[in-house]
Amino acid sequence: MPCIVTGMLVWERPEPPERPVPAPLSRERIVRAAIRLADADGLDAVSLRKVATALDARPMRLYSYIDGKEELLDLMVDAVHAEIRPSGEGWREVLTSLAESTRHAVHKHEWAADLLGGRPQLGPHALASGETVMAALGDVELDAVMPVVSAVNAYAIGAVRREVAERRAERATGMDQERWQAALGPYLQRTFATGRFPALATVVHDAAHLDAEETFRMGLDFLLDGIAARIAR
Amino acid sequence: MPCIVTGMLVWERPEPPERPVPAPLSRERIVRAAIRLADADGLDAVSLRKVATALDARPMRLYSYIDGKEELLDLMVDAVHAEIRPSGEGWREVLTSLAESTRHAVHKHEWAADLLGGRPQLGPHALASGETVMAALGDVELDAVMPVVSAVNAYAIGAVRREVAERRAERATGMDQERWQAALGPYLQRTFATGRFPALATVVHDAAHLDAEETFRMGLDFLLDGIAARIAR
DNA sequence: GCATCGATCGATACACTGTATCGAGTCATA
DNA sequence: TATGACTCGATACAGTGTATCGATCGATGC
Repeated sequence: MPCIVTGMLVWERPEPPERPVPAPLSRERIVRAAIRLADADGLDAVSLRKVATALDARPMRLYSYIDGKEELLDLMVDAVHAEIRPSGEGWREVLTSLAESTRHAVHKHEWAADLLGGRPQLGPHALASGETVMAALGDVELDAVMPVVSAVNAYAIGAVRREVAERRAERATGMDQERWQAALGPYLQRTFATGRFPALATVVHDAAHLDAEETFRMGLDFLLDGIAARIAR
Repeated sequence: MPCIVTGMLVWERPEPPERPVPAPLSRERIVRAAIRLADADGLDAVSLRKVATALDARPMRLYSYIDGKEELLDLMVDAVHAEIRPSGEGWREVLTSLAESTRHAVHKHEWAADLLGGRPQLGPHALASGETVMAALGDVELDAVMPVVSAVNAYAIGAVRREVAERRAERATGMDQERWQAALGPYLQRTFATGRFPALATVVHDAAHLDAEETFRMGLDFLLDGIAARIAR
């Protein structure tokens, strides 16, 4: 019999557009999709609608897997922690590795700079990397372990955050790193010309400019040297 | 003659509700209003609409003073930098003061933890506090100044960020600090019970728990000790 | 003194967000 | 087979940042 709506017989009617069978979902799939979006276009590009669309689903479907956007962000952060895998022998090597692998992970996922440290990290991967570090600090006096690890973490997160901030600013102005630092932006030029920040101007103009990695490493060494002094005692 | 609409004479008609003459606006007024909102209800409570309403204005009016929400946030951060006023004699005192006044400012404006370090700080107040610090490091070798100050800033920002994160978590769970730390949350209890994180569990259970201020100070001392070693050379 | 033009300002409207609500549809049971 | 409970996710809502462009107002020319 002809279709009620079109009056056409089955054979004349085109098949419906091939709707892929509702993709099976999982927390992991959702988080992966969100991370893809964030890696490509930044955290602002992560909306429940876009994530759902990427998975060929409707937004509310996600709520069976997560309890809201905040939880999705938590899961994303823990996924980054999975890439932070400190290793090495002895406290100094492990702490160095902790800081540098944090740095690498955040370089790979710049958006993580806006989330790391923003709320307590209690996900399985975060705990796992914590466990690795703690285990490697077995020969350090127990009461000193937490403050030491906290300090290294605080430094790493703060330092990486500034690195990312600068990187974004450079990208926004379209300048590469050297031109940016050399020109300091016309704004800084003018500001320093006012003479209100002489010491700052001197440092910026006359001091050697280390690259991001050297700066990071240097600060980390300061911190570890200070820790070494206490631990040795 | 009677009013066309109501048919009432002037004397019968009530005066229009006393609309205060459109409040004069300024960047400062706008930023102050935004900060009041953020202090009271967090960064999420800062919307151009709410800020405008607080100033008895309509949202688009703000666009004559700022170029978008991002700029408003930048101004808010610089306002916080106005409260970071390092002081003291000699490099160590000044750097200590820098870190601790950063900490105090962020405690007063918790939302600042989410913004500080998130983009280059080039506002007048940020530069001013930078100038103070640089000036006080006059006797430090020029090439070492930037790395040293960067490291202290990175540490302070990262450390304060975690402090705020914990404070928020405690507030969210309604627990006071001691109960939170003692109970560790039922979740951590259960997680540690699995035995997958023995070293972590040991540290959390058996190590002494310093309060936030002690922890902050201790990490800062590690860093400054390490710096002292390099500078002295 | 009046009409016209130009620029300025901010109300309206749009596209998008996270998520509460609740009706449709499904399954197990009587 | 009828009925009920339950689950799922489409719809709808309240809110966001901001582009657009019509109303308004001052200055200018006659």
